[in-house]
Amino acid sequence: MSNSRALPLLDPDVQPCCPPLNERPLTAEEAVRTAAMFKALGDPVRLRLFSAVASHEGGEACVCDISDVGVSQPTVSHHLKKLKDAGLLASERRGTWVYYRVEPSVLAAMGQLLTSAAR
Amino acid sequence: MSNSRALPLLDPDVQPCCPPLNERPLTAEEAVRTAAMFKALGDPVRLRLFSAVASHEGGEACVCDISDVGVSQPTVSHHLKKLKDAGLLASERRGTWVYYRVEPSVLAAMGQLLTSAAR
DNA sequence: CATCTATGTTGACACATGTCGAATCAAAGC
DNA sequence: GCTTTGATTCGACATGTGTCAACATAGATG
Repeated sequence: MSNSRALPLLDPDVQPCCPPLNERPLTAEEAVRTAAMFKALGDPVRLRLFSAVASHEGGEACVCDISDVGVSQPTVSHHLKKLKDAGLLASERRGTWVYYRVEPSVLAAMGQLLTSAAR
Repeated sequence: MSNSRALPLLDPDVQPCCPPLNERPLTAEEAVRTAAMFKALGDPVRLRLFSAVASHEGGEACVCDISDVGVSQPTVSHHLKKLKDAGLLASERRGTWVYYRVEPSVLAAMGQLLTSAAR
């Protein structure tokens, strides 16, 4: 059991929402908080929108750039709001367009939950 | 583009279901596959059950050890089946009890999706 | 074989969720 | 002001999902 924590890609100061999934059983409260984040990525359309934002240059994109996912524009807006409520995206209006960008710290925390459990 | 893959904790030979979320926009098909895994962990009860299995000694546990999550026994069985269908858990009957264990490769793949996107 | 215990399956129900069309808001340009 | 374009909100609907009680199944034990 190598306990060497050598993950160069992960920030060491991500807020520790919850312990790694294999450290101890999650409490009910921890599970509610953590499941909400996984749930936000648990829809194909939302995952595509999120990936489109994350892969866009600068880590941000306006809605007009990513709304080509096969659903109507209100539905796109609905999903973006859910991702925003889950803390995975942040939005900002600049003139005519609204830009969404990823929230890196939360994403890193989710990654740690899984990568620590995958050893 | 730095293509340096330096993640010591992660198996290099995990089946590459999908690219990291920030590499390029996911296709519809990739999003469906990936979202299914996130969705499986998007329920508090399932997340607690999964964490209970993952944190149990040996990475496996019988249902009787983890079914104390505040819902009825059929509901526990229902959620375990969903985790199994999503490929996150595997089950095996040994005598009276049924043991569940985590599927490490799939978990690592999910972790890579996020940690690569978190840089 | 009968019975007990541990799990899984089925059917039903309330509730959440994804989706769209229509209406609304916000900024820019005429 | 009025219109146009981009984006969100609202109202409604169909579908999906979590939950439980009841029943079914598998294995162990008498």
